[in-house]
Amino acid sequence: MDKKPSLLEVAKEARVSPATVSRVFNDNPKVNEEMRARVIEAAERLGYKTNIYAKALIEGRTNFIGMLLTRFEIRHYSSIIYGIETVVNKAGYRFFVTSSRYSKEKEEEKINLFYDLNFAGVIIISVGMSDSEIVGMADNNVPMLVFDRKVEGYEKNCVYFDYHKFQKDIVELLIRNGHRKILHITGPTDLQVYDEKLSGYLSALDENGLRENENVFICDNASNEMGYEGAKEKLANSEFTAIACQNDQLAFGAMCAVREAGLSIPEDISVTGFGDVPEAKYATPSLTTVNFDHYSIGKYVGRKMLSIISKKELTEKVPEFTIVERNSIKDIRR
Amino acid sequence: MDKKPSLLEVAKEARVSPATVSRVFNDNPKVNEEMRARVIEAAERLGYKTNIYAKALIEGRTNFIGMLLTRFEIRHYSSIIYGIETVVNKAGYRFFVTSSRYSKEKEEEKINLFYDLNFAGVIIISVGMSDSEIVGMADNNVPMLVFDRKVEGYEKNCVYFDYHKFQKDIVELLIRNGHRKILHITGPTDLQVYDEKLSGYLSALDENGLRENENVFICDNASNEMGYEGAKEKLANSEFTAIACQNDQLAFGAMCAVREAGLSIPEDISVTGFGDVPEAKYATPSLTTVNFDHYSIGKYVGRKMLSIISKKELTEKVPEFTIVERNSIKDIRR
DNA sequence: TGAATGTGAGAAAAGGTTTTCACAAATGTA
DNA sequence: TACATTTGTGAAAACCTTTTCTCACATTCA
Repeated sequence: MDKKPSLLEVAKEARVSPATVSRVFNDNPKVNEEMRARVIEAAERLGYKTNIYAKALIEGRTNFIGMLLTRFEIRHYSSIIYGIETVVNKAGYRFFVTSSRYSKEKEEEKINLFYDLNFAGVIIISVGMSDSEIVGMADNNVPMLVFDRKVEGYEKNCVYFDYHKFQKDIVELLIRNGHRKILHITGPTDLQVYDEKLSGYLSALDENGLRENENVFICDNASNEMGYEGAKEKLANSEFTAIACQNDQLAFGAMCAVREAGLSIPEDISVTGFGDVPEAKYATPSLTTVNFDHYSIGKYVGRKMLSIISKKELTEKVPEFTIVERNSIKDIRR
Repeated sequence: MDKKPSLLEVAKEARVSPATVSRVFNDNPKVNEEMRARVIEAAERLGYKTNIYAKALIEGRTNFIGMLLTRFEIRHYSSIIYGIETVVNKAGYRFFVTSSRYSKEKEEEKINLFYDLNFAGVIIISVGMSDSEIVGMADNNVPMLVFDRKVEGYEKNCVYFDYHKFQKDIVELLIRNGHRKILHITGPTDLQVYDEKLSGYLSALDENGLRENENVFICDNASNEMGYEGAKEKLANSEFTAIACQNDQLAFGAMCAVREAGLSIPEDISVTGFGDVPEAKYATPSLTTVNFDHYSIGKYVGRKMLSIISKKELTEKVPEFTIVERNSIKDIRR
């Protein structure tokens, strides 16, 4: 391929100064119609495209927004990403995604890369760094938004959810259905997300006088496997009529273990999940769980990022969750 | 924050020429130890980091490798991405991911963005562009690798799989288990991936004298929903003892419909999937499906990308799939 | 001793854009 | 007509790095 034409060559072709060409491409109003047309025509003829690096170099900033995930395979991220991308694209930004795979070093490395690249904004999901480390990293030219976590002293730049409330709500739904002995299967509680859900479960017990029935299995990770293992172990060593799982994967694993034990769902054991993955509706029985509209959340995050970049307050609130009642729970009051 | 220090300032601080500083940071051997130490010390003191844009501008290339996906939520992409990233990071490249959401325009737009950014290499998954359009786009300075598709006239830069063979294998497994009437639920057959699997199914029938039993449901998309709809409709209008689905999601949907019809799996109907998503093992019954090692495939794709960039042939073959036999199929010969 | 070779370092150009400043032309005001 | 204002344009500096070209000096070899 031939070398790409530069702005200078376009200027020569159109017999105007480089400054004028630059103005044309930056929608500077101070250039008259005839000139503008001549420049555009010349640029088209040459196949000119502005060199992003030269522009970034001189401007000291870009129109890139970057997002750091933990892992790509986390289902709901994808709709969130789509929501974010939709919003920021409309505002003229380009959107890139990368992942840390839960490594603190990768997190720092990737964020620094975004900084080095003068990104216009960065959205991060961090599980490796402490609150103070995040605040430390944030002290920079690049606006940062922390997703799915409330960072102490950095709340204005965080988008987070009231997991406590929603886990509590769904456990209370079980309680209203007559369940007194409820097993709770939680993800690794050193992560805020899971710890909040656990406290939601405990609040629900407390407020209904069931604290003595507390029964919790803590998993190393929130996977199908661990849900299976947890339920299996608890079935052997304790009694309960319902299992409240902190996500749908755990619930699927648990359901598998319940059946293996010769019990049926929901007749013998009720099960709830959290997240409403697509399979939840098609599981047997279909799973009662907490749904959130990931796409809307994504759009919200996008708007929040833009508001941080433009330093304008965003008054809008985070979208709420809803409980989806399906067939995995049974009312056991007679 | 303060302005970032430039190479020039480091040069001044270390009392050497900018050229020397540049040489130090580019591991040019022609600089003696004493100077090198002085430069490094000065750079550290100032917190210098080389400006990626200035470097990209002058070098006309970058150490970025980009990947274009259709959608992030496609499960197995994530392990593939991880594999690719592992390999290319080790080779000194940075890795970015973006998505097209099946839009042809987005595909072209994103690829062009990678081009504009002088990426060192681009990996694409395309469903929107025709073979010739892909070949057309490829004519450029940026090496391109097409994943999961065989593009006519561009085979050397493609990584693709023999889906025909694997779909055929698993259907033949059903046949060996005595099944004569097998429903095939396929994704949209205008996509190569699904069309190949369909032809695999048909070959299996042909070679076993079962062509007259052909029974195919074509879905608009390969989702849980469509699997459910397809199975439901076919259950009402045709007879079969097994369902071979083109992916696990379709299989889960189909299983749901089978149960709703009052039939059990695998006693009345055997079901197979394709892909082996994590849930496959924990479904009830566990799903017989085709497994591929996504991480290995990712690493292979990474190596392939590097080989294209360095213009060295890669002799290694694509990793193969394996059939995982679980409990969703039954041998119905007596 | 003189030439050839090698080594380390600086000067300066190049890469493509944006932006400030100055200036000229056109328009408006008195 | 003289002056002030507005509008459109170009020249040139700036952004930060890499790389080519020189040059000075030291070493080796005949």
